[in-house]
Amino acid sequence: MLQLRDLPTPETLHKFAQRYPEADISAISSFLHLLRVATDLSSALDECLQRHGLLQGRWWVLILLMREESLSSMPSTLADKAGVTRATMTGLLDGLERDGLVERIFDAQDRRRVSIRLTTSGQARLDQVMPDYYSRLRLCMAGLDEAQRAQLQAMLGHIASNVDAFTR
Amino acid sequence: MLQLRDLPTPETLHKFAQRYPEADISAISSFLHLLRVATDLSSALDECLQRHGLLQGRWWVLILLMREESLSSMPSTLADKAGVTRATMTGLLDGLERDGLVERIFDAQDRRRVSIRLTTSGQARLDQVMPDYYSRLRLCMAGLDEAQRAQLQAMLGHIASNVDAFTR
DNA sequence: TTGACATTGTTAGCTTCCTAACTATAATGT
DNA sequence: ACATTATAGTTAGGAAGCTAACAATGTCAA
Repeated sequence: MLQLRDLPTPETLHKFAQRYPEADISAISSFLHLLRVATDLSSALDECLQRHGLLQGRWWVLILLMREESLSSMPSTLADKAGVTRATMTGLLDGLERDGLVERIFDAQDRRRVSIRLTTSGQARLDQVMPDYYSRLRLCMAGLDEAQRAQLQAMLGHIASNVDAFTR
Repeated sequence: MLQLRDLPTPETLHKFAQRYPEADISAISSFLHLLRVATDLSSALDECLQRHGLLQGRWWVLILLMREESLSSMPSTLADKAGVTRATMTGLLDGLERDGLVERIFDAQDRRRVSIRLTTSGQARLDQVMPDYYSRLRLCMAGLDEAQRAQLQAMLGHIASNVDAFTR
């Protein structure tokens, strides 16, 4: 995703809007601000995770496993839930297995299947990361009270319901 | 950045909050929704750009060049403005130059420097992409009126000013 | 029963991001 | 004047994303 260190000035937006009459200045501005804040949050999250020797993709896989009663799931399910391809998931699991945070268990019934299981070492790593992550997140969102958070989510919902307009 | 196809249910959040008392449920929820919408928007943008044979990183470089009066800039400046390292910018420029959208002009005065210039072909590509992008963006943000957009930006500002709390 | 199809996971090769190290050039201080 | 330091850009190697192709295994219908 774009990093967007340098958002357009009002002058720049105006200049672009002159050349491209399709431009809706406040729409562009809101969109870019949203992406900007999201990427800033994502970078901050990266930094937090790296202190614990994790990267976003791998960390999210651990969380998905911890959500399961059995602490295990299949690569294809994990790929769907994480929003990546199965090929990408293979790579993430390779890394996690190499670090001993996860183990592959081959299914004897259906020999195409593999079960991915969170190891005790993986659980321990999460127990180390999550309190830190949650504490930081609490501080980060402290600027908004409950009502504002609800309002933010409502507005995000309005956008989300129109995202397919972008694609179509 | 994470794709987050599968946000946690209230039950899952509750379960995690029991294990990790640092968790602030509404903070987590708002944070994840924000990331989710941003990544959805980013994917939609990807799809739009790919129809015109562009990728986000390269597209943004073209925009940064078009902002300049001279239609040119330096790799290091572009890297700063795009929020990527100079090494990454080298790679982006390699691709853009190979496609003829940009040209490298070596500085005779200071022989360390290279000037990157948007070619007429690069400008033409932008003229093809931008109206499409702006039209889609307009539709996508149509769910929010001007007041709501201003409100959204204000709330994003509140979060942005606390992002460093995440890092520190 | 066997031929066609579907599913699971992997590999291979590309892009884009990173950090660290390097080359070449310019600027500066003693 | 010359050694040090700073700057500009690149290269090398890694991670994480993609698509496309593939092997192995199951399933199902004729």
